[in-house]
Amino acid sequence: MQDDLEQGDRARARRVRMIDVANSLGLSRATVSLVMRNSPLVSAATRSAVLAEAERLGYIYNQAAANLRTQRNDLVGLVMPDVMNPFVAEVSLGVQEVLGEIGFFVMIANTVDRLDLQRQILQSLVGHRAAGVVTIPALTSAADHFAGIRRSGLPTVLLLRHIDGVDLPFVGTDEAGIGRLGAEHLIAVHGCRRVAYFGGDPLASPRVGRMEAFREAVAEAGAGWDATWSEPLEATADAAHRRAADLLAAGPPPDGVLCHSDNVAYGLAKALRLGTPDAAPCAVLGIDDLHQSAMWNPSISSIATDPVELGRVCGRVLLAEMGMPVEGSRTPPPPEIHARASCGCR
Amino acid sequence: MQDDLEQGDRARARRVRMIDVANSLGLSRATVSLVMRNSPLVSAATRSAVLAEAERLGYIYNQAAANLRTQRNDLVGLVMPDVMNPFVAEVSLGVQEVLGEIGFFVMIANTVDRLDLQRQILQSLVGHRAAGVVTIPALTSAADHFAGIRRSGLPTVLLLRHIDGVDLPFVGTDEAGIGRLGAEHLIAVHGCRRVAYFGGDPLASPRVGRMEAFREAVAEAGAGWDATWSEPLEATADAAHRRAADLLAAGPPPDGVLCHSDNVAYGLAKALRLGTPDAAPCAVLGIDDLHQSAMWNPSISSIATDPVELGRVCGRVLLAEMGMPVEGSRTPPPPEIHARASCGCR
DNA sequence: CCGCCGGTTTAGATCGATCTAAGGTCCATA
DNA sequence: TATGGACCTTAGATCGATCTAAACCGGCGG
Repeated sequence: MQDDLEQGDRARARRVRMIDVANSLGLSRATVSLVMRNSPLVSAATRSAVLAEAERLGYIYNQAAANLRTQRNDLVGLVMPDVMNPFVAEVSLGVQEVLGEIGFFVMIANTVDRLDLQRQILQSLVGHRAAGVVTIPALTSAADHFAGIRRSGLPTVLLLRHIDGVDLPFVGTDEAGIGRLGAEHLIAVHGCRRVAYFGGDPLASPRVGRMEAFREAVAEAGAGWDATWSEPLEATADAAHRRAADLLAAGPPPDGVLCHSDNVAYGLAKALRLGTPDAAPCAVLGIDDLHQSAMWNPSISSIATDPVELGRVCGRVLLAEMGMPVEGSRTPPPPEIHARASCGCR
Repeated sequence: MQDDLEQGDRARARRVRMIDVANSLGLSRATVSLVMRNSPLVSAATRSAVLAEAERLGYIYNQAAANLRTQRNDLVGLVMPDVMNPFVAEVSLGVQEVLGEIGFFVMIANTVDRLDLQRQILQSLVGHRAAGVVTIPALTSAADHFAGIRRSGLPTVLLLRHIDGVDLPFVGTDEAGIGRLGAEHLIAVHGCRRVAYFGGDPLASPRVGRMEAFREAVAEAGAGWDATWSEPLEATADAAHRRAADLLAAGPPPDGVLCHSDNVAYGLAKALRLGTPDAAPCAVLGIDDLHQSAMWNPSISSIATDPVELGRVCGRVLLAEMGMPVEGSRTPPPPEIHARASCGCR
């Protein structure tokens, strides 16, 4: 509508409240309130009269005021470092599915992996008395960044990135399983003799778990480990591309690589000129199985944990944390390998 | 709405309010309130005493209660059909940048392109008395789906998808410009003789504007139009891949194609076996310039509108709608072409 | 000694809803 | 004619903050 400095006044004067509906019918606020909440305590005649009058006056139920009174809130916050990451976006679908179904209102806040924004957003959610929070902590988060939220009592679930010393429920993928699956595929199926774990921020907790299990399985199978190619690295296609190009200039690559993510695999595949006749022989595996990986040239093999189901699990854990009855699994789904062309399976 | 949950006990007993801080110091609520809002009306001594006591008692300011009293709210909702679309995700960054800076709290809600969810979410935001909304309408939206939000007076900006008959501010990319740019590049630069506009949902308003301008420019330049390849189509890589494969089986492709999005271009490139020796000669152009397009094999040429800046513009338009002072441009940035290998530029 | 002044502080109403405990009808039963 | 109960409705307190208008206080000029 129109806007002015007077907008406040106008709105205040014009805004229709419960009491207006009540007065206009000669009823009390309480009765109108009961109607708005579908209580069985009010007669059918009154109910329809109230609904009609509310509609006529343009009354809009004020959920915020109700929340204040009931000490209850339907807002659940998803606090994520990177909304653009499709894996993360799919996880949010699962959370929304589980929580939305029973009346919660799920919204996503983007920290852009910045600590200051993360702090501000969590603070806001506490201040708004949100019902709960699911968060993938920013990379540089430490335990004391969650002391505040712990103290506030706001039900919170940590997702994907584990932080030592934080006493909050954690939901993540089976990193060790991913590492073992990768090692097995590269060595047992493709007979690789020298492998590496490529990319991933050194601070990212998934990297640690995966790489450790991967390396162990590689050693057990008697294959070689390329430490140079396994140095940590920002997990973007671009960074991976540049690093791989540099390393290739210095010498031949390992013959099998497990990449920290599909995005990293894209960069590596480009640097290796995979899919062209002059490509070096190297089996490439990604992690996440983004939709686009099947379309890539060559199609990218990838290890996937069903992200939507992971989100559902997360939602259920949060429900439990809020003290509500929960049905369905609370264990993350196991990783699976989707073998395509980049490792030589097709 | 929700059913009763019984979390009251613990929280009610433990919760610290403003009055607790006040009592504990022998002050009034009003004074504590002034301190919490950094008012200059309180003495320095009182201020620090209050802050210390608040900290000691673990007091947490209740933003929701304050919002009720002041009839003001800091929550701005971004209502989007597809959080997973990287273009959309980047737009959200721009909105957040402009609004976050002046104290608004931006959160994203995902409609998954479903009308019922969109209705429910918008309803929720109105009910929560949000400060404003930026929304990309669901594909099947009609004017009357926005009648409610219009009547409520909630400041709203429509993004990217235009809907006839809705009297709300709209921010979108220059679709006609994109179409002309594509035509010019394919025909003037690459000498294409027969072109098409590939993919895009028939209901998507951007498709209409782009294709119309594209087709017009193509006709003006004297090139041919391939109507079969220009049929509408769901805008995913997968759907594009299947459709292109079908059409290729029936006959040769046009020699120049403007794709509805980069995702569509990925599918088409795969079907054409672009980047391999046996590829049909066809210049492919995407739209959006996703980060991954430069990594693709071959790298995908794309027409881009800076999504972050588009988001900023959107934020500014919303501010104006809310009656706040605004600085900076309120016109979307012009599209640019990023020429790479898929059209033959490299 | 009084009135006034600027700097602080406060009591009480208010935002828009819910909740509790009590109050009215109406009718069947004692 | 009471009495009790089922059914519906309501007054007033309450949630946790802000706002308005008034009060307090030490000092200063008249």
